[in-house]
Amino acid sequence: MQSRRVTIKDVAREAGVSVATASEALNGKGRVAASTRQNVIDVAARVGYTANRLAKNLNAGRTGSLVLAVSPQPFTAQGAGLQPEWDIEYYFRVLNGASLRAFERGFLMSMLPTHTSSRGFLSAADGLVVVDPSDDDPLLAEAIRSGRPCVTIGRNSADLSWVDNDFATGTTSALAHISTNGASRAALFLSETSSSYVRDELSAYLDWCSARGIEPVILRSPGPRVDEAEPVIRAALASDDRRFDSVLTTLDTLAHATERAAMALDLDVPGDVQIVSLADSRYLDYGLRKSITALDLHPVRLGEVAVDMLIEVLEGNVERRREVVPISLNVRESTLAG
Amino acid sequence: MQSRRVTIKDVAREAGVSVATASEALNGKGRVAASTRQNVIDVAARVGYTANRLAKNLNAGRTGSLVLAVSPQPFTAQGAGLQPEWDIEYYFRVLNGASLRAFERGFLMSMLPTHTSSRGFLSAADGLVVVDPSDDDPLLAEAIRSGRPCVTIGRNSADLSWVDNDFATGTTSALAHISTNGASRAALFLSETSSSYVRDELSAYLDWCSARGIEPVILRSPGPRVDEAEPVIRAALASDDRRFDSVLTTLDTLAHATERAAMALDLDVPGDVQIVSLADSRYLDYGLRKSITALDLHPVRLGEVAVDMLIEVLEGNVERRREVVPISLNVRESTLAG
DNA sequence: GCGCATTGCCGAATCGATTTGGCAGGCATC
DNA sequence: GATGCCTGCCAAATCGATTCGGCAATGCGC
Repeated sequence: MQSRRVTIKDVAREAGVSVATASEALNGKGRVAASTRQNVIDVAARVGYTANRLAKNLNAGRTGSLVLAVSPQPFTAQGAGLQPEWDIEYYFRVLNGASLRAFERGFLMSMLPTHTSSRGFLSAADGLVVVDPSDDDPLLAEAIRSGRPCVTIGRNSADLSWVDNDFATGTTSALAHISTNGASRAALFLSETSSSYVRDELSAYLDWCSARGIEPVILRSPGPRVDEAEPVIRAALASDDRRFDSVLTTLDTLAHATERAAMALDLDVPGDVQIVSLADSRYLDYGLRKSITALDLHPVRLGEVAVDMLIEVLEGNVERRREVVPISLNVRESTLAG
Repeated sequence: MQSRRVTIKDVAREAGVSVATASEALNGKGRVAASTRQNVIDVAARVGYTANRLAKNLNAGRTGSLVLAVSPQPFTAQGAGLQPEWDIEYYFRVLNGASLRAFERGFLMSMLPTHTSSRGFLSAADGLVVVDPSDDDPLLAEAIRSGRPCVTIGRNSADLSWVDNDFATGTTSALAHISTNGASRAALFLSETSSSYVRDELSAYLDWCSARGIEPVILRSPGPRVDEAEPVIRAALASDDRRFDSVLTTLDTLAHATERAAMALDLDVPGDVQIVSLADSRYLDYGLRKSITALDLHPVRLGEVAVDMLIEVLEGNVERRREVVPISLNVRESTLAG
């Protein structure tokens, strides 16, 4: 028994003006006497009017919806839904930031998987935010082909607007931090190198090593999961001529695997090996024995900035934009001397 | 330089019929000759026509958007965005299931925080899914007051459509499982008791105990976080007259805390104490020393069912519906004898 | 007091679909 | 052969906003 929605017609009738004038008064456009405008605004407030998003957008030729998609394949279609297997927390926080900001700016943000059939997908939204874009993302390709506005979080080879962290500085600051605690030779533990952030971290790491004449140690897990990573790091830690005293990991799961391996080998953290994750997550706060130092990528902020950027692009204010979100280091027990 | 969107006018012109006939042919309504209909459909496919959601919904008097909100306060507004502190993975999976199903059925699903200013919020969507509804959720109250369709995942005191797990059976099966492994006296470790799932688990636990003449042991954490929970469970485990040989926890974080405490006390899991989490999460798979047995609540499925239900409600097919999603038990090392 | 510009307001078109009512024409009925 | 009933199709109204063009009324300069 809900009463019919209040439309602009009701406001116009109540205020004794035409629909056109009511619209102009409410939007601050056109030529309307100040007194009339104020009256319309008062009436609108009194009757509880809110503009219908649909009609507004229909007129403006857009949908008022944005879409966020995650490019990497943690999102495998399994059963009926998505089954994200890692980085859940990071993506969730990005989504939270993006959703709220979109809403504040009059858009609704939905999350959909990259592998959704592209057709209906793209026509349902005005723009697209892709997180950790891979070069062969089909959805992203389709979006570019059809000229639909697109912003990525992280970079790929396409010439798009993006927002990203400064992973070079972040990685360097992590290395500097552990070196003040006596760790002079860090290893880098990674899984894949197709994402821009991993490549950035890798090159920052290599630069650091070469500037100091240290031989880099790159450890590579066959996959992002803890069970895939643990044997690798365990073997490396157990090696007779271990040539590193600390480990930087590109994923929180790899840090987790590292701590597990250290525990299994009865190595002390941070005494025998220091650990830094180059991406933070809730669990690192509670580690196994020790909490783990990590880079805070400020994912909420990444989502917000991406949405701001996307809206600017689709409003035609700018052609392309790039923005860097700073990183901070959450120092925890895994790198605390003493 | 993107070409103008293909509208139904284009299809009609190309097929040599009126817009009305084109619409009827495509929607299978009205009286249209089979040959004409087929021709229209073919033309639409050829020119790549997809109906504009906006116009469709404007006409139907709805928005085509649904909203998912999480009622508990892991979502504290901190800085500019949401900062979920626990259950992230569960909520994310629910959202995934809900988003995809909504999209398949012609809706877009957005996630917004409960504390968003209700006004614009509610008018932006046709219906609402609230996860773990609290009784005093302001958004939910507003939705009910304004008669907007609403489905909850978990139950509260309001008389709404809901989907929920069968926590009674789940809890009982967990208790049965550990008892076959020799654990005869389980403690229940919980944080708050305002959510329906906790109350269900609690009463199932009490039933189990009383049926067997066991004195129940309820342990209560001051909060959901690991650091809040650990001292409590540690004290209980260290107690001289410990009266339990296993622990059921209502949250994954509490299970985590339990394993940490056991490790700190040098207790063997599952030898000295078995652990079961009544909600699964990725990290339980990798535990600390041992992986932790947990109930799989099938959150993706919960999201899907909630959306199906919501759409049925708002299409007026049903007044109210309730559905139960079964639970399964993921057995892991923390309860494996031997 | 005559033009001209400006101000304030409104009618009507528009966005892209759906839906209603009705117009022809064909066919069966009596 | 007039009547009535389908069938197939379409013109026009509708949803709720925005926006353009134009019409009066007013103000201003000379």
